[in-house]
Amino acid sequence: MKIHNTLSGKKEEFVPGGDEVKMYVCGVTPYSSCHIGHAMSYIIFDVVRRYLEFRGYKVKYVQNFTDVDDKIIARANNLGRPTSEVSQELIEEYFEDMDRLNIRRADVYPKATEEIPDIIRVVQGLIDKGHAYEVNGDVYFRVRSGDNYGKLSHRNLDDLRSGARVEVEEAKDDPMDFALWKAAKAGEPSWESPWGYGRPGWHIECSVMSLKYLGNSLDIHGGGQDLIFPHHENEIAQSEAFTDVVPFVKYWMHNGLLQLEQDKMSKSVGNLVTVREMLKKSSADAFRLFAMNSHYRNPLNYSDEGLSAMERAVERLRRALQIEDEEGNGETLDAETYRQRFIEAMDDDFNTPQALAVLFDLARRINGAKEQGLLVGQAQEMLRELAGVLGLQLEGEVKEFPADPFVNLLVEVRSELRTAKQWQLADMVRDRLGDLGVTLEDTPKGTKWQYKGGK
RNA sequence: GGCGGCGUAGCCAAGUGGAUAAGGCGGAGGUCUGCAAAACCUCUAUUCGGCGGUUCGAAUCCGCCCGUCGCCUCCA
Repeated sequence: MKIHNTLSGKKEEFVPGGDEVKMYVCGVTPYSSCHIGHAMSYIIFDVVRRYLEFRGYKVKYVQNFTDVDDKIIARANNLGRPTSEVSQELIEEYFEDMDRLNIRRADVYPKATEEIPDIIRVVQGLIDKGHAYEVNGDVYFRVRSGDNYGKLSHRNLDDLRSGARVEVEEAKDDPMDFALWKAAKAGEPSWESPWGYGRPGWHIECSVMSLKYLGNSLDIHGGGQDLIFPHHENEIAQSEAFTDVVPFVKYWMHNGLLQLEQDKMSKSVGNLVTVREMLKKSSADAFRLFAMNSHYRNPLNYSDEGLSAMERAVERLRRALQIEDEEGNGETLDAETYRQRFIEAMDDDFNTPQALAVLFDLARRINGAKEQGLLVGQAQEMLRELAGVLGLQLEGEVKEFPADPFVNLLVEVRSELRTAKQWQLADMVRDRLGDLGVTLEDTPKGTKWQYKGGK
């Protein structure tokens, strides 16, 4: 299979370094609720992981929480509460949101605040090797200590410097040098270190946690395109400087950003839709379909209309799974070619739009075969399996609602009306139930009903 | 200013050198149905932002232009 590597800018044949695929995805900084841009990114990497496993790889998946940072501190101060409490609450919310989106949990979720001794050890190591230096309790990484800085984002230090809007701090050797460790200011959480009390800088925690939980060379490191620079560039610089192992990461994967009304959705800009808001209106399957319907490297524009179109599309797949085989039918529908096409699509840098096209083709084939009297149970199993690789659940109703017996009663009465050919009354019942969000379908086996959009 | 994307039907969106340009939503017609719904069948881009060029052949490669977005500052 092929994966597009940001480092080379090309699709490359995927060859993991060992038996186990080592995969690290940058997690969130928990200072506010997750928005649907996060959801999209984590859905994409969830699919990457599920697909790798489907193809027989064993995957170790690590995702961090950067639970100490300026914004968390600001937020906690606003609320008059400890930072640890605020971040912990948001982490719990994160898990709830991701669970609802059917995103499988990572194997390890390290937190920056729980890795301080290792962070200090790595920072000290970088100082010892001459890649970092301390100034008044701050420690900076020296970007010019290697000659590879900029290789991921494909820019060079001189270009950066000329156009940079970075405030020049006199203390730094080079304006692009970045903080590994920040000296404590009043009212901030801090930890004791060889350079006095302080806290880790933004990038170092990811390097330390990935090195610790996955080793010196990872197979896949993922995140949004907005992390390419400076975050991932800095991770490479400090990790490779510390371990002398190159490459730190074999395949860098970056997803395009979700946009809202033509602008990037961003916490700091405030133009965002939270996962919770979105899930009030849509099912997890519809959102997953929405996210996977465009290629992961392209930006995607969010719209309510787009999402509700996906709701109807999900329904199409769901229905193909709901039909049942009858006794005494003819041959069995062979769906093997669809499986092959699915694999072909996904092997090509996770081409989910094409993989979805295969699922829709298969759904149509199942429906058509059913009308021809073929047995479709096996094909349905395959559809369910392949959809599952994309994290789609396609479940019909499971839960019982208090209104169910009343709906059943109305449907029963309507059936009597139909038997008596009281079409007007029967249609009125159907229309009024429709207004209330219940759709009826008359089939040869009786009337079926369901709540619109599932439950 | 520097770097990198993107521009394909009413909308969303694959395809990135060769034979009919995926799929979804929407729309039109038909089959089925008491009528619907669902499902199935048919149709819905002679053409891929514009102009040049390379090639036997380009949506696909190259150049220029137009539009648009991101990164260069915290960000999935």
